[in-house]
Amino acid sequence: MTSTRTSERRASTRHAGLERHEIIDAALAIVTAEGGAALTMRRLAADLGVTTTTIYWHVGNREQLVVAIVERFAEEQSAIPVIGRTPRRRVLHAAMNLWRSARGHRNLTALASAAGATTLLELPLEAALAAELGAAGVHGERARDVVQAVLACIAGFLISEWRPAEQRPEALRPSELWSRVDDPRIDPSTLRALASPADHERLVESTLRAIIDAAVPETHRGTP
Amino acid sequence: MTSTRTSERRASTRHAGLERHEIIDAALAIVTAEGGAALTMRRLAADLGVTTTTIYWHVGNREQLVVAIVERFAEEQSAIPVIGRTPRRRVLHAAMNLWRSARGHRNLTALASAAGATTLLELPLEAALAAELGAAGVHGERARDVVQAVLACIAGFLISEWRPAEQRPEALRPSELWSRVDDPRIDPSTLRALASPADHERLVESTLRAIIDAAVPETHRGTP
DNA sequence: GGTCACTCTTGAACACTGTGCAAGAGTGTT
DNA sequence: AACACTCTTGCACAGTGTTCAAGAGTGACC
Repeated sequence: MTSTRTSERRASTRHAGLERHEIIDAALAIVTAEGGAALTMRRLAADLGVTTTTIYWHVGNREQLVVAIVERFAEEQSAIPVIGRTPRRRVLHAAMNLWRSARGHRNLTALASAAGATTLLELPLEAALAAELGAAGVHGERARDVVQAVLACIAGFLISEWRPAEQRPEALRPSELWSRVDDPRIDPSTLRALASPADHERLVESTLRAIIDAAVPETHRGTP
Repeated sequence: MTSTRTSERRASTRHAGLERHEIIDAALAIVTAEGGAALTMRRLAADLGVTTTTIYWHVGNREQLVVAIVERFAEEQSAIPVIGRTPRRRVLHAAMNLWRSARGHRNLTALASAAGATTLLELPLEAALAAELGAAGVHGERARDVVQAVLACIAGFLISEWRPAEQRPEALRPSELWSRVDDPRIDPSTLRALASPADHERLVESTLRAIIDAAVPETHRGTP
């Protein structure tokens, strides 16, 4: 990865050994491969064979760097087709696209979330969801509410995966905590289930479906 | 806040000027007042009139300190009564209790979340939710799924409040981003709505209701 | 060719963060 | 008085983001 920068390229105006987009690319590579915590200014500079000051000159700030990374990634992301026969199913599919995208690029999503840039990252997919909602007859504030509820759910399920139970101290694992609970109000089978992990993939889908079904009217044949 | 520690108290065994619980209390105070980022070892030590090394001797670690804080807070939190006439409503109320609690102590919740200790923080309220689900006839894995879905939703709505749009750079605000979108598939009223903030309180409730209604059977009179 | 202006790069610092180590105070027991 | 044990300290280290004055390198102008 380390390509010690001699005077290879000097482009367009003046002497320019390093260009902004090279920095963004290198940073994006670090994030996707090793997560946002690995993205330090010194590390990034070292990967580019450059001093941190140079990074600052080009990018300004770590926060601005993160935004630039997210922006860059969002640009390159191609649209994901929405499939499904009924409007409801298409809405659900659009929502699941958001989930799959966020989960597929979890490192970047985590970073964007910390920077408050999730909307920037997922705007096209959110727009697709809004569009499907419109096709299903949901508009205005009701559509907005569904979008936000879907986003919240996805975000919530995501962060529950950021620190998987296995790599927490034992005393913090839900399995451990629930196995100690002895509550007469709660059925033993429920306690057992709470102590064991759920099938996330399926759970996300059924949760999103619940949200969507509550807001999107049943398909009635007459709809054009 | 700074009470320079002379040799005031020396309790129980040997000479003990500072006790573990004092540290936890001081740390908890910092977190609730100023957030998890303000909880640095030096700051905490200064508040107690002590060196950081002392903190380490008593607590071991920052991570362990955080866990201790969460544990301490959870112990002191009193049970919240669940009200509602029908089982469904009681389940919803228990879920909303979780939301209100998490939101009420957002700084602590954020810290616990970063440490992967949310379950430790909210276990009693989660148990209450599980109990109400049982009373509504939902047991085992289905109950677990509802609990997890509710938790995910709450977590998601919470993090969307951690960095309110007003204090982000303008280019990241949903209002700004959506106002630039010009998508013919999306109704103008929807676009307008997406650019303006939602009523979170109401949205959380309706989302949780959707999840619960989908999983909890309608109340039928005959239930004992 | 020499000078100027502008763009980019550097090295060295600053103020923070969490953490570890060796040394020492303070107290109870022998 | 001597020892053991608990607690506390000062100092250091490695790492973080960030800034500042200084300097290289290149194009344009005289």
